[in-house]
Amino acid sequence: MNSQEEVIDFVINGHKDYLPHVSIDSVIFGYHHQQLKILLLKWIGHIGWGLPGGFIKRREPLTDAAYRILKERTRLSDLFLQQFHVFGDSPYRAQERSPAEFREKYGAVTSEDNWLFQRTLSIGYFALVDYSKVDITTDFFTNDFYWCDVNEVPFLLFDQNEVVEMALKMLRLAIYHQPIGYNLLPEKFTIPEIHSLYQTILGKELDQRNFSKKLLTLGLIKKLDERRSIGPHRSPYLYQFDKANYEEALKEGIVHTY
Amino acid sequence: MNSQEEVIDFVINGHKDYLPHVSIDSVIFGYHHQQLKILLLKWIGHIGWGLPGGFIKRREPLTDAAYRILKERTRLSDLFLQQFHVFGDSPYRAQERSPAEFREKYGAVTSEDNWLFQRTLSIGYFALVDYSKVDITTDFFTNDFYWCDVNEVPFLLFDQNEVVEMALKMLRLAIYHQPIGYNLLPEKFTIPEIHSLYQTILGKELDQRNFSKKLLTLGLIKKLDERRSIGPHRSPYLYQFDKANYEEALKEGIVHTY
DNA sequence: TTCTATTCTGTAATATTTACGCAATTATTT
DNA sequence: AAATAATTGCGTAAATATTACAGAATAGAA
Repeated sequence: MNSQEEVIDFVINGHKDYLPHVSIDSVIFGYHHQQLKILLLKWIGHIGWGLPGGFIKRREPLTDAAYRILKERTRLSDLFLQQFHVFGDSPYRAQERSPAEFREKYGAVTSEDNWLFQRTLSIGYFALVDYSKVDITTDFFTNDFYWCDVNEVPFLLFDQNEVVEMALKMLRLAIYHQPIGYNLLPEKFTIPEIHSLYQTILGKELDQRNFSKKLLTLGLIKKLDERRSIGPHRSPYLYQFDKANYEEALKEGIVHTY
Repeated sequence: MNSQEEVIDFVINGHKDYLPHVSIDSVIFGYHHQQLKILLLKWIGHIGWGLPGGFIKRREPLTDAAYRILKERTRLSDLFLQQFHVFGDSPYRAQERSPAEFREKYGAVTSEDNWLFQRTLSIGYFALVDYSKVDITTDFFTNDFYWCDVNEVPFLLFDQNEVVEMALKMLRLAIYHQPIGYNLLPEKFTIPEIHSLYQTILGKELDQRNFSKKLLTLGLIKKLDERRSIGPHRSPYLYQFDKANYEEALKEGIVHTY
């Protein structure tokens, strides 16, 4: 959605293509420099930042919509995506939008009952992506983005701070049940890297020896014969996820501590 | 909703009061005679059974709607209620309804674009209720109900078999993270009762000695000085949930096996 | 009193988790 | 070539948690 015509058409006629009253918000997690980050977008004309999101096409399965929205934004299709909650306890989310605002920002003439001003429930998805492979697309609505440390999330539009908080909580729950990492790390990684990833996600220290023992015992990762050169230090071995066991664990679930 | 006038008004004008395109489906679990049951309703005119559910009022918080729908149906307000998934991958749920059907069943004259024929996402909630305290209300749409063993769920309307399956899966997941039982059992209960409840929910045998040891160690239940008389057998002691520890565990989560 | 069905209780073996420190490695600096 | 600084890699013992398992006690009915 890049030209003004397209935007105006979306505002005026979008309800013909998309379901009103329901939207998708995505919390996209990436990992970089030992930090867990989420992708935030600058919505044109708004002071604050917000989550990437979008609407569901009228004949589009929900899951497809979630993947589409993510792909439009990140160009990634290989990622971990999971629905985690529907937000709808604040019935007035739409009150932050108005015809005046739309005229000003987009030059779109709308009436009070335009579909975008109506109450909208938001279905929250969280995604795990390989930060280095992401290629963010901005558009007419969103003219800027940044990767924000999860510990330093600014005030967000609507009730999206709650969405982020819940996403993090659900990610931390998920990490006890399913293997996490495949979509956040490069193909090959070192123990210190994955160790640090888990510590970052859980927000607490994990004994490195016990941690690697655990992953190896579970069969989730396997040691390669290569090492990485990391400057004036001992060269760490590289590891890889064990595809078969990883998939199995994803399906079956695991119960463990780290 | 009991008179035909009310129903017709709902069909024709419901979209003014309720959000279209979104509904709530509740899987209400009860426990009786060592069986885990769910509440099914007979929808008037349909051959099959379906889940209780309803729509969200335009200015009603989502959570409130879920509680309201449950209360209208069961008259209970003290229960465990948890959102677990949004179903929307089958965009054609509404195709099972038509103007002809509505004219026939309810005497309501509708057009193809009536709000009830449009695609509707369904937000799944599961509830845990004390079977003995429930007082089911039927209405014009639903003229019968029954408590159905979770292992013998018949073919349900729309994609609701999937909803039930997922609810059960999420309940089984929940039982590892939060104390469950307070809303399924009477105030005072015996070890064999709660033991059997857990076995039933998890669908597997649990060593009774280890099980009670676990609950006691976690501090979730406490032994009372009373016993229950159960016929020609040794009288079991009664237990109660430890309110404080139970709430704590609900909030903090627990990780354990049984 | 006996019978039957059910509750109640403890311990030993096994498995898992936790705690913990030092030698090896690497490139850079001296 | 040796010293340095920062980092990785590795093993074991103690503590804790889980599992497996059986027989005595009880209550009412016969």
